[in-house]
Amino acid sequence: MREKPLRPHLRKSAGLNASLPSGAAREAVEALGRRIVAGIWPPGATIPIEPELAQVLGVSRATVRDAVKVLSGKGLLRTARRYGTRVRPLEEWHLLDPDVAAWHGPAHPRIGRMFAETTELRCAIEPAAAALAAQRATPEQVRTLLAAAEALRPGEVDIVALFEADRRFHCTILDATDNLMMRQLQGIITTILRISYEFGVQKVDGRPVSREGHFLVAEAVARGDAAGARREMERMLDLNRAIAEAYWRNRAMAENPAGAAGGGWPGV
Amino acid sequence: MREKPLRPHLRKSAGLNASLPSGAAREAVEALGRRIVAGIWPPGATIPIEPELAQVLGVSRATVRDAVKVLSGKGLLRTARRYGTRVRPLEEWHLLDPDVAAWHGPAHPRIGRMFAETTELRCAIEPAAAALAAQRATPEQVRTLLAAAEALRPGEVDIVALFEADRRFHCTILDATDNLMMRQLQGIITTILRISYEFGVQKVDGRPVSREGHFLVAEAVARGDAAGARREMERMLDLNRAIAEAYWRNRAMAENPAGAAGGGWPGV
DNA sequence: ACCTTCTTTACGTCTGATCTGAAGCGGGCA
DNA sequence: TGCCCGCTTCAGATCAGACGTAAAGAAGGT
Repeated sequence: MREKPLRPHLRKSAGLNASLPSGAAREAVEALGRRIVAGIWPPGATIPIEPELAQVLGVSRATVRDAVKVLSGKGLLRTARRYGTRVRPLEEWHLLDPDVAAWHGPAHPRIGRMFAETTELRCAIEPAAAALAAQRATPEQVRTLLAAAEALRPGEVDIVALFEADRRFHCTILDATDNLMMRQLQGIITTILRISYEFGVQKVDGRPVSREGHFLVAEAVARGDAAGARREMERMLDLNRAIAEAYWRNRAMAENPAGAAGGGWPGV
Repeated sequence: MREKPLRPHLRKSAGLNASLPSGAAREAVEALGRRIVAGIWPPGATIPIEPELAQVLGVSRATVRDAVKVLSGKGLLRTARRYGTRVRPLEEWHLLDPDVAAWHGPAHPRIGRMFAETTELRCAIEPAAAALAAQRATPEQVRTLLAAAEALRPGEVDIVALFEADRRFHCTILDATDNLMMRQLQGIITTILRISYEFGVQKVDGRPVSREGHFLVAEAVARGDAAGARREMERMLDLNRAIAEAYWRNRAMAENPAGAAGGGWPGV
């Protein structure tokens, strides 16, 4: 068993978690995962037995078992002899897992709650990350931050480019903390950002995103001003939160004029 | 397929992530996971082929594949046809996963770094969580917090009881945020806390843990004082950080008097 | 009503075969 | 020489079928 030099053979992973490279198993995971998250089988319910799933998904029982194992690893399922395979309660789902988060489609009843809670998490993490980044960012990371802020043009029509710049900005902040734990949160932030852009949340007040806010953070990081970076990031996220709150309130009102929509924005 | 009423059949999960309930597969995951984390096979290296692993671990190839699949889900491995199964770079490991964190034994070269980075994460998360908890904690959660602070007796000799009280305090704070994303972090905080206690980090200055600090936080939460809860939690974690920093510096000096130990406390 | 078997069930594990995609080699051509 | 193309090889991916095993639920005795 000689060690081979590591040579990346998957230059462009599609952006998502590439834990299952191949086809059939990956598709089985996706299919089952989406159904579970969609609530086809509510938490606590027993899903069909393995042979039945194999038939429905058109794969062998071994592949079904692989998929179930992956989903168990994400906290969605629990298996036991004679009990079948059951959907675990929502509290145990690994919601920080990008896959699990992404399986919540735009129309999902809980998407409002997901967004609200992620925003709270970001309000806790990102200011601290910005402060650390101000102390540790490399010159290249500073350049990336400034370039990403520059690319957030208010009149930009290319929504994908906007998203990409936004994503790169926030991921670079987390990268620059040089803290592997903080970097783990890049996935969930990217996913939630993507969902936001798919929704158009970022444009609720007419302006796409806060270009100034991003610049103020980037400049504070560039001059090593930890307190300033933290403060500007806080300010930016407060704005973000206000925007999101207004958006979701409107959406809830439109769907359910009587009051708060079920599973929508919680009473924060 | 009738839905069965949910009836918890595993009242007491042993505290760890119970994704693999059974024996052989769980053991295979543990065995492989520990070896990978221990660095038997460095990142980028190809681990032995499946039949060989099956022989070494004393299980069938199917079970090995199950284990590999679980570890791929935790970001430790990547498999591909003809490439074999390789250890992924450290940056891609899911370090927030309690299992992955716990596989870093007390003597692991990276344990100092793990501890430092987790502390930074806690300094970001827990003050914000305390503020949210002050707004949302139920009376029962408040009682739990006060009881846990009460149990942190300076003269307590039962280290397990101390750990349990400390753990319950911090997990209850996260619970009280009523934020599922924040609750995801209970696992990693519990794991790191456990490692701290196993090391004796909490006693480096003669006193076990800051009982007063916990009480001040609990009382602020009890009276709904979000700003106060945040402030006291920050103060407590600063103390925690100072203690840990001193401990790790001493440990690094003891092991490598010439300077910073490899992989120990990074230049923060 | 309670406890003790006993049966049933569906996941857990094993065996062994076949399929597939990518690396590496070698031949052919400009 | 140097590049392109197809063949072989390899190791994971998938499949098929069988048996093991623990726990739920029924059956029976006290």
